[in-house]
Amino acid sequence: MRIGELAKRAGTTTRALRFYESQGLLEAQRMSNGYREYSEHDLRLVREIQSLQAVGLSLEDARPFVACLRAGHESGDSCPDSREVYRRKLAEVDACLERLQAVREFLVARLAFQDPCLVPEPKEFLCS
Amino acid sequence: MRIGELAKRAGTTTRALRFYESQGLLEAQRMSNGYREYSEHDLRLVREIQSLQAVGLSLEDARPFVACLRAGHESGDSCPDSREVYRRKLAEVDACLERLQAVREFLVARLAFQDPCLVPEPKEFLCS
DNA sequence: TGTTGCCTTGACGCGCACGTCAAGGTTTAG
DNA sequence: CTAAACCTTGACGTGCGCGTCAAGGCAACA
Repeated sequence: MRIGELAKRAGTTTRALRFYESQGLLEAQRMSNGYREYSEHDLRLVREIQSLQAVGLSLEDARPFVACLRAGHESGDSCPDSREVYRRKLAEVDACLERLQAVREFLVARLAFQDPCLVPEPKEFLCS
Repeated sequence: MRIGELAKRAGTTTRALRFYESQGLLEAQRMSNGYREYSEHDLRLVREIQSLQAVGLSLEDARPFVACLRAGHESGDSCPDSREVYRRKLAEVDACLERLQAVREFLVARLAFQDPCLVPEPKEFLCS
């Protein structure tokens, strides 16, 4: 199938697919006229990328999953590198949850009273 | 005091302070040689901005707080607009917490089993 | 033959909060 | 007199995942 159909079937855009290719996440055969040609397996790859993005993983994080599928595994997260990404992300999420809970309590306190005495420590606030 | 001292006392950089000014969050008197001159009140404003940033609020969100302090209130969050920002942010944080909990459970499940059947809905994933 | 709808590459734009030069002017110490 | 340490404005860079033209080639239908 060509890029437009793949985009439609995956619920994304041709621009995104070309971007994935530029990042080395997706490869395409070329037809005689230069058009990209994709297989069902490529559709599978795109869906994998999308589900990873849905849990807040970056395209960089998606690399090992794609490599795992390319290596012939039935699921992208059955390889050690992929599971390591999961573990790292889980740690990030846990840190973020903790931080957000603190922020939440701060906001609730400020909304409840007009007490300007509580000042939060300026820790890093990275929540994906 | 001049911009370097204010930056040092606030624990930030001159570039950040000039940026706040460009965004209309901070104003400065000018000395005869063109240098910016700040007061203790300006230091207070900068600290307010920093504590708001620490809970994930944007500079845009900080505007009503600064306006509130400029209007003479002792705390920046005692004005209606500021409290509205708090309420909106609290709702955002709650939504983010819910989403992160779901993500967490997804990651834990994937790490526990190699079950590729669960696929997350591609909801928006905006966590500040 | 022309129009429409697909495809190609390339390049710039966006948001956000600044960082990082560049190219100068000012003030103070030695 | 000069060097260091301040200050000024302006402009471009950063990360990330694309969106949005621009300018053109290819394929199918009227």
